[in-house]
Amino acid sequence: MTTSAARPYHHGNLREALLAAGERALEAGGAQNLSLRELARDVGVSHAAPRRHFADKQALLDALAQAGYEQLEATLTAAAAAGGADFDGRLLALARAYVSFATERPALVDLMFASKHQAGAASELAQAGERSFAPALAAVADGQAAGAVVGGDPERLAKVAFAVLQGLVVLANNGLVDDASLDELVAEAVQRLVLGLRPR
Amino acid sequence: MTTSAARPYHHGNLREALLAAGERALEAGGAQNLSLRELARDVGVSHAAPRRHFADKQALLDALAQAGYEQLEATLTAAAAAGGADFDGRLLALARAYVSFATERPALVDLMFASKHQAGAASELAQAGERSFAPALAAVADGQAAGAVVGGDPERLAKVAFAVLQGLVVLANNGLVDDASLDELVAEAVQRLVLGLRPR
DNA sequence: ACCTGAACACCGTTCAAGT
DNA sequence: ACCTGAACACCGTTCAAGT
Repeated sequence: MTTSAARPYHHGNLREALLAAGERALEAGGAQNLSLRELARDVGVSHAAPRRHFADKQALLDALAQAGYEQLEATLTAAAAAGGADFDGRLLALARAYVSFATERPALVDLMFASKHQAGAASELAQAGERSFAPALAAVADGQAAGAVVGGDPERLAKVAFAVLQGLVVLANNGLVDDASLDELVAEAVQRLVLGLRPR
Repeated sequence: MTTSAARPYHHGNLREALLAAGERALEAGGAQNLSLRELARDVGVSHAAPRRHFADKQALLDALAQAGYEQLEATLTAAAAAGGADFDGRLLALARAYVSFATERPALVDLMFASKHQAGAASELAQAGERSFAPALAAVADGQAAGAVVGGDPERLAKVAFAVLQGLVVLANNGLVDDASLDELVAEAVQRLVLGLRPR
């Protein structure tokens, strides 16, 4: 019952502490410059200690990416709820939420969407990625039910919608779009998308 | 006049040789696993030799990214010419060309579009990036002139169009879209885009 | 002008050993 | 079960010195 936990002998919380330090290191210098030994130092354990919790550096990066997908899913779920019932408003709310999320954490988003997580890889990661995609899919499906969106495979249409946003994030994070015009551009893209998806 | 160049004493071609080896290493293992020392070994020089040509590893990566933008520009220029005069066909040709380019060189595209090249960085790189964007911009501007595209800032519309494609590439390179349905999805996205950009 | 060889400080990973 | 310390093979970067 040592709830005060001055340090439960064997640190006790190493996995979470490493992830937290990893998030900080990631935004500070990108996955490239993240050092496992440095994280261990930050957290106050020997450089070999992380091994118990992460088989190697990639495993820690994967865990960071997965945590990112979970944050993203929560963010988008909240935005979709706040966006109201009509398709246009909900899509715009999702778009703004996603673009904010991604431009605030460029290194994390690079890590989440760099083409490293193909094939068999970590299927937990793939599943987290797919779950984060659900709010957009639901928006499209509801839009179809309400007659605001053409028929067809909702997953395919949602992927198109998501692709637009992902692309805008890439443009923004590369400085091809300055912050001032980004929101304008997001609005424009959503409007074009809504028009393009409208039944005719 | 030793045109036969069995090795012009001081290698002679080190910069280009390193870039070529770098391209191979990049596709083999990503920027993360690219080692300057390994490139030097591949090319047959000491590990300190690259320093004359690239100040550090990042400089070599930047040069690879720049070469990538130049390849991309050439690819898109050719595709735009082959795509014909009408907006729909030209946009589809651009889209297919870009998606092929990017899915064939995932690591290069990650390098080109990872959020590392912001701020002042290498402005040659930024310029190469902007030049590669010109064919899409021209397609939109011509589309406006021909009455197939709504008015407004053509650069903003072109960025929306580019964003769609970039997003599809991310989806494809992450295994969220399998190769079989990718072309279908590209066609769908272009169609939605064309409809969304149409004057009404 | 271009390259080499030795050196420095760092890294990821492994493994016996400690508690 | 969890962590340490020493060890290994590698890395990027620097700098005197060679040609």
